[in-house]
Amino acid sequence: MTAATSAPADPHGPAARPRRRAGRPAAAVLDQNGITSAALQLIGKSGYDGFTMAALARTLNVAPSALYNHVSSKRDVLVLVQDHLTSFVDVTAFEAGDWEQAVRDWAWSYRDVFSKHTPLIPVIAVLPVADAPKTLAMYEAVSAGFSRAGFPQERIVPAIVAIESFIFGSAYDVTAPADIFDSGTMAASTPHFTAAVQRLAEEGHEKPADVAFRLGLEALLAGLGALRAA
Amino acid sequence: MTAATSAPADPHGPAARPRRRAGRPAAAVLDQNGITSAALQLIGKSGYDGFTMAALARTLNVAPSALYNHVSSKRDVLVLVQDHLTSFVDVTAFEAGDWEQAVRDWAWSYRDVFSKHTPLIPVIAVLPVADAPKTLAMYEAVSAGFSRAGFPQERIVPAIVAIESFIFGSAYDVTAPADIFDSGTMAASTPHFTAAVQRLAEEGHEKPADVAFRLGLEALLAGLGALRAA
DNA sequence: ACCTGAACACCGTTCAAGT
DNA sequence: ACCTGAACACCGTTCAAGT
Repeated sequence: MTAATSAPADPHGPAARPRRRAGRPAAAVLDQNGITSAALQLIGKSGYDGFTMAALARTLNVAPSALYNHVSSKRDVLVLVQDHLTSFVDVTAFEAGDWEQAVRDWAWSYRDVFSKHTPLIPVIAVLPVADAPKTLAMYEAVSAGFSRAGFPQERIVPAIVAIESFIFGSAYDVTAPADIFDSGTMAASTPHFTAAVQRLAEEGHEKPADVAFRLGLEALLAGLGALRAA
Repeated sequence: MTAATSAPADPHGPAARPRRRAGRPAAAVLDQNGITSAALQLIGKSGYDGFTMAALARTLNVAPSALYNHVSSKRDVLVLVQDHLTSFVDVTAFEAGDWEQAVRDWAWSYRDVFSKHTPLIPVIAVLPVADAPKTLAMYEAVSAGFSRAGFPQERIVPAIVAIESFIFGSAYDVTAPADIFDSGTMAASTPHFTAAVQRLAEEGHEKPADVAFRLGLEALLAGLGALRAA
């Protein structure tokens, strides 16, 4: 410590804007849209570790407790973020007609969006669609595409769920470290696995997560495509 | 408050065994195996919400800080639990010969084990195999089965990763609430999706998560099986 | 080396008080 | 209705002191 002034140090620059005084402001300063975009921005800058209710409040220049007038919990904020991100998933190709290519476009973009947001996956995976309007809109577009492609009605939801499950798991795989399959000192006792890892590494142009995703997705397309009547 | 004694109330019964006094005990009271099985038991009783380092220490009758002589973090405990659980995944059928049936047995048991432990999925999905010996042993058994079934070496790891990604996503799906696909007030604006959900519900014998898992797994088996040379 | 006990630096959330 | 500020009931983790 050298030459500290008597004023407490402000780690966020020369002067955080002074907060308003207590009491209801003339116009509300917060709403769900503002909270959602501030959350998305904060997550982008600080990651999910840095995403706390206190940090979110700071970027919005309010007290943490003010957030609870607009959301009921931190999980609620994550739901808003999740639904917003879903609008970036590409479902446009389902209108065009080629079912296989539509699923490809959808699945790759879906994985790419959420591979940067894996902490949301436990939230999405069990969230009632009624709580996420944009997510519901995505399902409508995808279901319509499956229906037009000739899928029997009772197989449409299971097929979508199956592909989605594959996408969620694959989104985690994107974030795996490069050495995830390094057997280390155990290599000698795992000859088949070690050999397979070795042979994959020798190919080694594309990212392993992309190779696995393409392989699984094309297998699902082939297997599920057989269900179509059209 | 009625008739409180001067002694502080003990919420855990008449008398928690008195702790030992400070200083190194004659024999160590903790080890990784004991921590792992206590953790598994605690998770079974209190769920992952109730699984805290303090609660874990209490079941082991030690101070929370004592745990850090044997593990470096809470995540470390989760890794130990994850690896232990993996030994309950059934890989025995890979020795028998029928590749399709072996993958079925493996995948269903893998999903069933971790559907009760979804908070471990973010841990498993990115954990280097070198840090989890039982998990590595599972990969060895599975790789050997794929190899014997005639898979080209460089496709074995991607195929396993793809199936595993599907399993992880499907494990979450098992925990989804029954009303997850209820469109609520939006039903009118999502006709294709709502109709598909309706038709699935009319079938309605098997659990939706099981229907989706079977459909996806069989599609993967069909699609991936085509890669075999044998 | 391996315990205890106290302390640290956080969390998310609640709630009275203010306008 | 919608803010502030203080408080609550926790967290995981560190570390000096003890044997």
